Amino acid sequence: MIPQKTFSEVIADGEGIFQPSVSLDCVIFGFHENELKVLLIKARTTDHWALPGGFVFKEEDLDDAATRVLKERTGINDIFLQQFHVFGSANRSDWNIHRSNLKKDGIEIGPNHWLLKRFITVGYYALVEFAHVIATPDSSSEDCKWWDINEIDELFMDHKQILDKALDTLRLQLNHLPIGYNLLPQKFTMPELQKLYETILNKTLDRRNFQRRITGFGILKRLKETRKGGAHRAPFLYSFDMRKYRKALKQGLHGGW
Amino acid sequence: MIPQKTFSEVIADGEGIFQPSVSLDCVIFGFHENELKVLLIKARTTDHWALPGGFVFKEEDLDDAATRVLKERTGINDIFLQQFHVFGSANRSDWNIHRSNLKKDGIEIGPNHWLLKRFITVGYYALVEFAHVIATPDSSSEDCKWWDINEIDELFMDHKQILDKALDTLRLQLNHLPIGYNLLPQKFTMPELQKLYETILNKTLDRRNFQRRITGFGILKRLKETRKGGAHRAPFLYSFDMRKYRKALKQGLHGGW
DNA sequence: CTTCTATTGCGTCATTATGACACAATGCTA
DNA sequence: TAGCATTGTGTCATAATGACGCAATAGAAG
Repeated sequence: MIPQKTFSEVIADGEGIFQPSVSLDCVIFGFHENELKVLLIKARTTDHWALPGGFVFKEEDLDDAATRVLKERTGINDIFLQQFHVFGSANRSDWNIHRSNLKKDGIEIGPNHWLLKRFITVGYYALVEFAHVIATPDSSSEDCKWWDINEIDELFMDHKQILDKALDTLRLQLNHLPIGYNLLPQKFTMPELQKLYETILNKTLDRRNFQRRITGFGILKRLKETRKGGAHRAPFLYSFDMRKYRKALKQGLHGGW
Repeated sequence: MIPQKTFSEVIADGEGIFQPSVSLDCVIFGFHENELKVLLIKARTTDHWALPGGFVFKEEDLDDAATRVLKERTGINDIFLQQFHVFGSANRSDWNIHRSNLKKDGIEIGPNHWLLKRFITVGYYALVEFAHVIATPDSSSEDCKWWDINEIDELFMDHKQILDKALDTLRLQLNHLPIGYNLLPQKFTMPELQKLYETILNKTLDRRNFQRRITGFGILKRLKETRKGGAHRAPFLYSFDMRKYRKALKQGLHGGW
């Protein structure tokens, strides 16, 4: 994999190359087999899984850093990526645990090492097409894989809290923004789109009312093909009308006042 | 006012007492004479007005730091305060201007001074009752006062951009959350509440439909008094039903899906 | 003290959006 | 070829919304 040396170098030089005090963590959502998934990494230095994260280079925009982290873990560039909250409790990290864990990994750091300092982390969430992702561990991690949302109990530090907040935000966004382009393949069926919504919201929706509403937004194009092979009546395939989809992304969906 | 000494001390010791790299700025909204106002400060070191802001003490929660800044500028404790965005462009500040300006103020700092470093700032917005605010400049400022939203063209650094984003957020929140408790006096009339909404949204609303909708939320209590002296028919006074108001704050207003 | 006027309280009506549900069409399976 | 689960399409009652009418009222004008 990525040579250990790089990792050590980063650990040693971090203070010189990263913006101090600030980190970012990404909640990367994917949709597969009717389940909402999140990409997690397993650092060698802890027993818990964690959100993919990173630090900000001294001359790098915060948003660019998030894009970089995402690209590194998934290989994907052009995706939906949005910051949603900053987590800034003074006691959110217990880096001394991290220190002893690093020791297990053969890396010793002093008590004033930059990694042990307090970090304020910016939460980003991303929507990606599951099949396009090449899950890639970072240099400090031994694994990187998808987890079902419902199978995640405990994560590293406050990452579970960050994940929950991301999910709340996603559910809210579902009311304003068209969601789906970044989570589904190019062509998809109405039941698939509905299942996506149901999975995110964690509740069932009426099939016919869902279709009426979602088509009412005018962001879908029904293709002339159907998805055959499904043991029953073949549903039509749809794709997003990107002109109207983007317009809806900018203007929002219903208005309100 | 606050002694210059404190300011110099902070300038000198900042690196030791503040979390590096991180700052926060508050967009404090108030409503007065049918206008939406924002509290701004005028630092001695620049010609531009700026959002009240500050840094985070090393052992202080980020949210607590925002509350503290707000308390310091307004004297108010218990208010609506929420982070809305992080501004993290690498080039968002040109602190060299700041340096030469500090010089004018009689304070010299070296080229590697902590104030000249790059800061990532967390934007908070607050809703406060205009009449309760005691606008208080901080130690680096010569003035602190309310500005009409529409009279603000240019601000210090990227603060105008931050203000605009706060306003966007407030307009969005208007669709989910009950707004008003923190911006209006205890008792208010329906036209006053409507004017608040119209001012925030920057559009007119139908008087009768507005009343139907807002009362439909069930967060208002109509009192038995009317506001006399207004040259025409006296409107009823209302106040918020705090039990239902808080419930609406937690659950949101419409739902959507 | 009466009249005038702008504003408020309360209502109607047509249109649209929503929730609940019925039924026929279709593609695989037996 | 019949059975069956699923999809396409539609109906109906109800709720929410937008546009607007009219009488009540408190101060101002005379």
